[in-house]
Formats: sequence, C-alpha cells, structure tokens
Amino acid sequence: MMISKRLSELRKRKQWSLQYIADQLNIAKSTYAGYESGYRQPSLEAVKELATLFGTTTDYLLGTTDEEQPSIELTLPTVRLTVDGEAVTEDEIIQLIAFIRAKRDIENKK
Amino acid sequence: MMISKRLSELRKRKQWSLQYIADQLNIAKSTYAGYESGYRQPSLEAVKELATLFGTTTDYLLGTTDEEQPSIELTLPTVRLTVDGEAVTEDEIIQLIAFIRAKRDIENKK
DNA sequence: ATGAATGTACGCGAATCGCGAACGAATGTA
DNA sequence: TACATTCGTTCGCGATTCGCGTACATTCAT
Repeated sequence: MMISKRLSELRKRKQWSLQYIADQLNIAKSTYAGYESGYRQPSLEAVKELATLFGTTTDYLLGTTDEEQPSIELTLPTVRLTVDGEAVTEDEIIQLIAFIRAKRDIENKK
Repeated sequence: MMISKRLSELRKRKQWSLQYIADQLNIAKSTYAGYESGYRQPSLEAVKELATLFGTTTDYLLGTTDEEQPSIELTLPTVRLTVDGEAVTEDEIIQLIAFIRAKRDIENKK
C-alpha cells in the first residue's frame, strides 16, 4: 500500500503525532492510524486534505509519481510553460534547453 | 462531486464509451457509470488508473488543481525544473525568464 | 425491422469505513 | 519513586457503500 508508506514517511519527517493529523482532518486518531498501517484506505476527500496538509500532491501520496514536489522535465511535448502568464513557445523551449546544456558544458570543462 | 464531473468531461471529449473504460480498468460498466453519476466513489487504485488512462493527474481528477496538464508559471519558488534529469538552478531560471522577456520585447517592437 | 451498443438505475451481498475503547510503551511531572 | 499524560497499535461493532449483475429505454447500424 503505497499511500500508507508515504504518509508514514511524511509524518515522521515533520515529527507530527497521529493525534495532530487526526485533529486537522477532524477524524479519529485510530482512523488515521489505519491509513498508515494500511488497515484502512482514506476517502478521496481525505487524500486531498492530506496532500494539502503535507504540502505535496495526491499523485505523490498515491504513488503515481515519486516526485514529492511537482518537478517537471523541460522537454518538448511534455509541458506547457508560461512566463508572465503567457505560454512559452516550442521554439523558445528548445532554446532554453540548449542554453542550459551549453551553460553546463562550460561549467564542466572548468 | 468533482471527480464525477471531471470523468464525464474527459470521457465525452475522447468519445469513449462507458464499456470501453470499464474494460480498461477491469470493472463492470455499471461500476464506472456510478463514478460519473456520483453514485459511487472509485477506489484509490481506480483513481490512479483513470488518471493514467485519461493522460492527466489525480490532482486534476480530484479537483485539487484545475490544470489538466501540469502547466507551470516559470517563476522562482514555484517549481523544480529539470533538464536531462538534472535540476535547473535558481540563477538559471532567472536567466531563462530574462531571456524570454527580452525576446518578446524585441518581437513587440518590430 | 431487428439486433447490438449505449447510458441509466436499482437491489443485493460483501467489503470496509470511521469510531470508541483498550492496551503497553514511552515520556513528562510532582 | 509514584503518577499522569501522551503516543502508537489493535480490535469489535455498527453503518456505510462498494462492485456486480440485471433490467430497461434509447440510439445506432445492418
């Protein structure tokens, strides 16, 4: 059960008690404990609230992604990127990638 | 029920039948129909599979975000960006933003 | 016209959710 | 040292609701 593992890790890192989280979500301590042990599955609503509480995404909690913070590979068809609210064009993204690579190249040759 | 609305929209846009989705997830047609009508809630596992099937995120399905594709404003503290799997530094992001703005400036003055 | 496919709704049995309670272990307090 | 509090774990119970098969009306295609 991926979500129980993720919840357990996050809570321990933040050094929060079961009771604290239960209070935040307005559920019983034993209920949340069930989530971490894998004995119970949180409702969809609870998953959303837990993601907010832990400052992560539901995709991370559910194990769809391993990135705790939404991290994006800057590559072509993948992402829609904006600057000042305006979409960066594909050509511009190509240039950005080239720029970063060139910069790293120079760094590595120092 | 946000997820039922999202599922319904996505399926209609793709012009998929209830049966098709049910087959993909190995569940009964009536089960998936319950998700769209709001009569039932999908399991966490089903939510993951649906996000994959529709090519979106669980955060979008659950209504945590309104962005169907993770689209991001290229600004400082927001996101972790990578090129070739390696994180782009803050300084580099600043340079990228400046680059895009300068480029647009030139375009606008033509 | 008729057979297949679609979307919708319902009842049933089984699964499981959320809760309170109880427990030992660890920690804090007088 | 005694005692209370907090912590994490586990269990049984009642209530919820999940997933399935089924049935039905509608639409589509032959």
